[in-house]
Amino acid sequence: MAAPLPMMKFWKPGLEAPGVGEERELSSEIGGSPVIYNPLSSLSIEKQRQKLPVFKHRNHILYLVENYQTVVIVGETGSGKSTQIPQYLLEAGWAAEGKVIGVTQPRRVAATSVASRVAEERGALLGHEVGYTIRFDDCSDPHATRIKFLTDGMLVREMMADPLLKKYSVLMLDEAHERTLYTDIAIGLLKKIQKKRRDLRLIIASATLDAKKFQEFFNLNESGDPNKDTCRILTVEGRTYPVDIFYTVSPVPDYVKATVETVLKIHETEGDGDVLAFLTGQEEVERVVSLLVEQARALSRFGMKKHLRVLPMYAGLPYQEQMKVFERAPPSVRKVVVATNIAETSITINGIVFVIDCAFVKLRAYNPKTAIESLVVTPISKASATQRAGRGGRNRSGKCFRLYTEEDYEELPPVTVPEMQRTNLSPVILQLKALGIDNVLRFNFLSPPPAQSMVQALELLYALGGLDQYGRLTEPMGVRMAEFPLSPMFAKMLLESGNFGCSKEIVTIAAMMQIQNVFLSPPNQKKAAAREHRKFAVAEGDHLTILNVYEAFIKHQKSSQWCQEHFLNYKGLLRAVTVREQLRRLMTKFKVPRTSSEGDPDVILKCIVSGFFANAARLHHSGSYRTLRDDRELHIHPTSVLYAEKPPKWVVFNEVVQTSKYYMRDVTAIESSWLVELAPHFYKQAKNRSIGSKRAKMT
DNA sequence: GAGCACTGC
Repeated sequence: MAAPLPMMKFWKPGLEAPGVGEERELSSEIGGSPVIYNPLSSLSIEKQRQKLPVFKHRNHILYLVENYQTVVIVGETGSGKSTQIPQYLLEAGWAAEGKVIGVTQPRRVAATSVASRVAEERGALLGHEVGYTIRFDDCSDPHATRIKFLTDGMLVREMMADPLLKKYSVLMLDEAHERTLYTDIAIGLLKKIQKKRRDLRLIIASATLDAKKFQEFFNLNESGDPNKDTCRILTVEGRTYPVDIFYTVSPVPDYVKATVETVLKIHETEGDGDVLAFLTGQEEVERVVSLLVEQARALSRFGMKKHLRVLPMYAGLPYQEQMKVFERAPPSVRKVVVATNIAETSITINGIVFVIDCAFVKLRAYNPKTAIESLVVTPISKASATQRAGRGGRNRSGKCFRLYTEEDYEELPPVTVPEMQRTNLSPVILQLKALGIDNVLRFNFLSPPPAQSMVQALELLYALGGLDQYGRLTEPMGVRMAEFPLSPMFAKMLLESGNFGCSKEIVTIAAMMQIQNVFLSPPNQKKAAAREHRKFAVAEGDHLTILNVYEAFIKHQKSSQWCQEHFLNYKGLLRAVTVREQLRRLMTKFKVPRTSSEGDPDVILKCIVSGFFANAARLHHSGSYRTLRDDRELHIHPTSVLYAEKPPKWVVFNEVVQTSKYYMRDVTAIESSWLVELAPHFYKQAKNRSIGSKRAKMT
């Protein structure tokens, strides 16, 4: 029986224009498959192009690009900027004499789907005049491609081979307001390049809030005379529908329950239209889904005409389950998508009219004092709240129910802290060093990270042998580490694996560790999944366990059926095969011998220690663990195969996540003597240590 | 006995 519904009280303070310059009507799919369009005649394509709001600004944009080194374009959702501006530049001759117009995107799907749309508009085959480059997939022609879409991470990689990016005449950084790690790195580096290449033009596509910041950053005019400015802002209106915003009258004690109540209230009192609810994590999503499914059953028993179809959406969900949120529901059914932040930018679901926003998000945080990264539930920014609301105004006017008061909204920070300021910087610093930035502390960061984070990164890179005592990249170790598309610890482990005689196994382990959610546990089959997963488990820990999984996957001819039976992530495992191949090629390039441990686990474990010695912990008499670096309390994560086992005395781990406690993930048992043997500079014997030492004593 | 936002090279 359905419990009586407590009434949620909302009031409506007025209209708010949605959309923070997001534009993703193309990517209504995930997983990299481009969207397929109906064939259109060239005439109707031309007409459609001219109807886009950005078309009115065509000449003005070209004028600004001609006369200013940098143009910041504030392009609202639906303005058409991502697809049109590159074409205007092409038509105006910016790709003459073999030059290329480059457009970056933070995500792979966006790069491929926008590229295919533009190719289609030009009647071109993708990969010729219009192409894209993302990791593992280069669909561009070095001679023929004039407009190239790429991920911003890929652009940074290209700078390693071509530091001045000579082949580009114009670079457009799309979605720059998202401030992803690689967008920020690219921005700092491009400013440096611009000083040497006055001919290079930049277009920064951003949201209103950040436009001024970008302009100030890129304005090279120091004369004080505004006529000599090198950067200008242009705003292009979008095309979206209004979204009514509703706040609660009083604070909500439990947003999970409030989400369920609000969905039911919408269902009872509102007209047609699908619902999208934002929550912070998988657990919350599943809880809301099961509560709603229960209520929906009760409602249908009471003869409610319209049915509810409740669907979860988060990154860890198996692919087939994810695809269900894109299926259109019949008119008699209302679709309710309960999602994590994945639905804020990464995917777009058509037909959403009602949005429910809990005001929270799970974000990565980094503690520069302890060098521990964690995931923390944090209040969202105003920009995020606007973005979420805008998800309801894409096809027609919508409504957004915010599960917080208007006063609470006013307290939210304007924008989210850039990733650069809340991450472990060792991969960033290594990359910058490889790009010839000697003094990283003085690098032109758009938002400088905490100095302590940089110091931690420099210390770790030194301990790994990637930097010398003067902070210079070492040859060959540091140079090679920077070439790997992995964190420096993984790169070190791979480069050492030849010496340990286990490079075949290590390259598999490294590839597998890049895949999230290797093991699937569907909410209703948890027991069965755990039983299957145990078959791969070994006492040494998680690293050798995932090695077993990969080898079994290959032994069973990469069968998807086999994956399903063992509750393993088939798409993830296929990706591991590709990643492994890329890593193996780099190993061959650096002449790392291809060796196998032939069943001896110890050499593999020692090799892991050679990269991960900084992440070591010892068993404390309390039953928990303590880091060797600074004696912090840690616990084995419940997903580790070591969780239920007799706890080993010494372990290394891949990462720490902080939820209710600090949990080590991907944990492997080691011998303490290996630490002294393999990282003597990092862990010296107790007798030489002073009391105030940063490094903990070995016992 | 108890838990894994999201990208990207």
